[in-house]
Amino acid sequence: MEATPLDERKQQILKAVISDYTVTGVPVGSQVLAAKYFIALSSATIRNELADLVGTGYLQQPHTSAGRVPTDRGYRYFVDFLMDPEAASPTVRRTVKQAFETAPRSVEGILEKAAMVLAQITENVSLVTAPETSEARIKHIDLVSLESQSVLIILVLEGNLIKQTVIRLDRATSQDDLSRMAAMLNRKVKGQTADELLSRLSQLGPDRDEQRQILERVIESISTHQAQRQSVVLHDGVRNLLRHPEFVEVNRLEELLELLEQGAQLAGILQQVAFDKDVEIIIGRENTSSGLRECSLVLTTYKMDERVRGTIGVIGPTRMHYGQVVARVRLVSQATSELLGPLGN
Amino acid sequence: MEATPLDERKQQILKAVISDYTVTGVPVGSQVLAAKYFIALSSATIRNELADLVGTGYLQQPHTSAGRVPTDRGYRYFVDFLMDPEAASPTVRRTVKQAFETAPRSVEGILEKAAMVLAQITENVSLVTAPETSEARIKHIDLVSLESQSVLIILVLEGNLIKQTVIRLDRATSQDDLSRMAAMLNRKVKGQTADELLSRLSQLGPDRDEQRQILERVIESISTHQAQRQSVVLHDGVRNLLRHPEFVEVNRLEELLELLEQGAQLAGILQQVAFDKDVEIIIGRENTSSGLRECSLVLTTYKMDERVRGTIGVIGPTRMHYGQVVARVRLVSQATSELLGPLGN
DNA sequence: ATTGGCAGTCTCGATCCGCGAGTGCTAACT
DNA sequence: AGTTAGCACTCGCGGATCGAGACTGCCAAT
Repeated sequence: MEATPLDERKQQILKAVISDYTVTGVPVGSQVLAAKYFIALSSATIRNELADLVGTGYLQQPHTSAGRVPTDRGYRYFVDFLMDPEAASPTVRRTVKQAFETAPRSVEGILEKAAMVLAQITENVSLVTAPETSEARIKHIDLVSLESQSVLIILVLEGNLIKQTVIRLDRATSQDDLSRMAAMLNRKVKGQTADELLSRLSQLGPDRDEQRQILERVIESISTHQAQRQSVVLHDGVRNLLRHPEFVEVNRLEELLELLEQGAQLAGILQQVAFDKDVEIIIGRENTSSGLRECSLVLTTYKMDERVRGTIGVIGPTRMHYGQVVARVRLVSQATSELLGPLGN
Repeated sequence: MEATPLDERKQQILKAVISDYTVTGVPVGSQVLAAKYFIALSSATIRNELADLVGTGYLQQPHTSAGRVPTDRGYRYFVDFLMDPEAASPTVRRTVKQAFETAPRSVEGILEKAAMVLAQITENVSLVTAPETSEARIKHIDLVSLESQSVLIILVLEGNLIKQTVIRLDRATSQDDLSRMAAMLNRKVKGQTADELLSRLSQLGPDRDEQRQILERVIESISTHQAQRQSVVLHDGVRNLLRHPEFVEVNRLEELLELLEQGAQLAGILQQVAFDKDVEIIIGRENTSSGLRECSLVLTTYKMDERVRGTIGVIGPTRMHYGQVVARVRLVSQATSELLGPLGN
């Protein structure tokens, strides 16, 4: 099972097997391959090659006397070396464009729309993480007096991302005082990131106790990844999975749904997507989660500007049309980034 | 099929059939009934009664020589007249309490937690609508300058519910001017509802054009039900459905998922839940949506105070333990209301 | 009105069988 | 040495068959 380099013909055969299997979902045999893809060769020759590919672990057969099916390793080789680059069709581009036209001009709205349209055009489950805000610049702070000593802190970040948190002060403070304090804070913190704020916190004199309390809470609020909602990962399109024959057995679906609905574990996986790479593909058992044993992830990132970013992608059966999905994930990621960009100012 | 009043014994038999079927999921026959529930009677007698109940439409048999299964009509009679009131068990109460202890102190966070725990304790899909805010009082307004003539309006309503919207003014306005305007607006609108605001809008002189623009947008923002997110209905626990044998056929699930994931149609149904009634139950084909043909809804409302309310409930197979589900929906609704209450001040 | 008895109905699961698809091997061929 | 035709063999799948079991409806007796 060592890294066997494949000669040209074996590559072509592997590619043909994956193409065919992706479409039909049925193990593909030597005769079909000879007829559809390799007219110059006989089925016997192909049989020999197939046997080799099984031996080196790129293909497997469900049982003796059945056709061949790609293994995770086969898919990996395919996406790394064999896959033809595809471009999103005009129809798909139009779908995406139209979807975003009706999106509300808020970060949450746009991300939700992105999840929706990505699920639609890939016919899989889409995943979108909330943007990472620890390096986002603060645009505005407001303080609202609640009952007695409670204060509602409202924070506007780049991209009009709003965070709120409630703080309890040591003494009662009127709304007028709070407004004054907010005005002062605004002058001080505007345009800073949470990190910058943290380093400047120590410069405050000990007499500014309330300001310090508030700022500490502000930093905390930015750093905790979750916004006002608990779920860190948006998803859409679970209904699409039901159309794939690999999910007729419900127990597979159940594990997957659990993963999606609690989100925490998934968030961990998505966070590890490298920001520098283009599109990252994780196939089958390459996933650590057992629920994703028979699934693949196609992930990339979106940006709001250089400092605020998140992950976007899809999750589907390992038997998916990788070329197409990659193109479409990339398309939606770009469109999302473009749309989020101007919100920043 | 006219409204036949059922005599005492028929009622008891209907009740027994539903009890048994709810637990086993298997059509229940006369012998089982005689042995488990009516030791004084022979199976032959029960057979006669069963035949009557089929004739009047409360029961049906999947095929000749099978046991009986409740019809929608049977369930309806059961929940209206026969169902024993149940109380949530201490274990369940504790689960709910503990879940809410870790909830963030924001409306969204609490509602999400409510959906989560309700799904968990009912082992069905939970539904929670965002609170209806058209009659909520305004607590605070803030205006933030974006690029050139764009202004971000931030609105804090009762319960620290935050709404945001972007407006474009006729002329560029500095943040200082906006802050002054915000202070003035705060004095004017604090404690008012959108409706009250609307009626007072006409009193503004024509010279206050900008204020008018802003206030119009404020009203609109409050009235549109959706907050910053598109989905009006939260849901959780789809994974629970897969455990029910009625959903092993995936196509049923697909219709249901579609309904859940687009939400609009569902929102319509949930909005019609009467606020004065206690718990509303909608059974099988009583639903207008075809996707809910084999599902029941158990719904009630929650309140933040007298003016802000939403719907909360579950959706599951018609074969569910209604008594228990009703008790648990009621429990979570009450707990949610209690938790949301103090947020208001 | 209730009940025991009984014949009849229908589903469900197990078993069996034959078809067809596909393979691996061998021997011949280029 | 690589390729190919031929062939025997394997195995899954779908359909047909069948018997067991679960219930029923009906009838006659209580």
